[in-house]
Amino acid sequence: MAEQASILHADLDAFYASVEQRDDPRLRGRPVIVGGGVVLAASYEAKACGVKTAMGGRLAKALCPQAIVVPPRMSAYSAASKAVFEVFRDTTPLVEGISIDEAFLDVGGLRKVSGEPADIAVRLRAAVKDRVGLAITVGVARTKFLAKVASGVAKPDGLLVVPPETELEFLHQLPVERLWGVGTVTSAKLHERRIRTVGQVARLGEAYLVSILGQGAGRHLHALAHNRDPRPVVVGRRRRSMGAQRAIGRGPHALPDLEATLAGLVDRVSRRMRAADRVGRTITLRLRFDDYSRATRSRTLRQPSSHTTVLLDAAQGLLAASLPLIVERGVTLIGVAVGNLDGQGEQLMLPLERPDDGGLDSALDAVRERFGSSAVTRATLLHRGEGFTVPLLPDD
DNA sequence: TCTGGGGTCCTAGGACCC
DNA sequence: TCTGGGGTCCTAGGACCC
Repeated sequence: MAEQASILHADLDAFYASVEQRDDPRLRGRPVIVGGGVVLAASYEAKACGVKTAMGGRLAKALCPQAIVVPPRMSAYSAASKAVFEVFRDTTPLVEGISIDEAFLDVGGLRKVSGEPADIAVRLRAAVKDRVGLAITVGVARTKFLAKVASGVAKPDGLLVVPPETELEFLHQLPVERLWGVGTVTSAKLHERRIRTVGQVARLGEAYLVSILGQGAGRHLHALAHNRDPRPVVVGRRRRSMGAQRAIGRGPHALPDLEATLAGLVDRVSRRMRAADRVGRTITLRLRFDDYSRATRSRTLRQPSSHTTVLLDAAQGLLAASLPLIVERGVTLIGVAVGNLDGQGEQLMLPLERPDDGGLDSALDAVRERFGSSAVTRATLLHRGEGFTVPLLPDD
């Protein structure tokens, strides 16, 4: 018996630009570019002129002189995103957010209550339009990956259901660039070998793909080309790093200015960490240079922290160690990221005082006391040498 | 096309341990 | 002495995503 297509990938169209058009009627039907130095988002009218995300502002304006350029309003986008995610969660509890404007929804268990996935998708689109005033595209398929491919094909303001019987036929005609994880480098490697469609990839052996792309990418691509993607929709996935960065233009930059920029970035990141009740152990300094080459320098602390002073101290050390590189190549961007959030990998083992729920609760309390409540994500129970691990939800 | 700000995951080598 | 097989953690770089 074939499994049914019951995963939805919902993706807001030209998100930032659509919010701007929603909030200012004068922008509707006209090419809109959000951003300044660089294009953060372009409306479909602007995309029609060839304007793309991440394109330099000057080029964008040259391609589309009639475009209206507006500065980004992040708080408006995040409010719109919250409202859309509310609609998602009213549809099904199984919502996995991927970014500010994208999510997977598993509606497989809802047939009796809400009907077929395709009907749910139709209602979801209408509800988002109705309650938030934004157009959203939905792809429906049996796997997450194919649902995402489907929404990509159906954009803008579309709905595409790929039934299990036709999924390979649908997939194999597409260009390889449609596959999740195929970017410029992989695409070039495949094109060199005259491989252009997903169908052509599917006819290749896994060993061959691994030999040209490496183990990770090779296996990944092989699986996707055969629509093998066992990943379930996961609710409440946690961020693994937090960072901030700033482009500072071509230098020369005086050291005190670099230090001030660094301090500002660390302050931003550590505030966000404290607001989210997270601590981290690995501080990474990111640098970009005049020639667009990049470097990262990182340091791992003994104890996780979210204190501005602790993180800044580590970041300053990394910056000092990078000065020769900075002098040699000229720095144009500084970034700070804190990873190893919540001291991932750290464990604390405690004997249970009593072998019942009460004993378990007090042991968990002791662990949370040590690491902070949000840091504890898994519990492993040992009994006579046998162990099994259970995930803990943040509010458990 | 000269490129923002936020992330994820993979690879590979070295230090270190048993 | 010359050397195995297993593992973890850290650092750095790179590809890719929105």
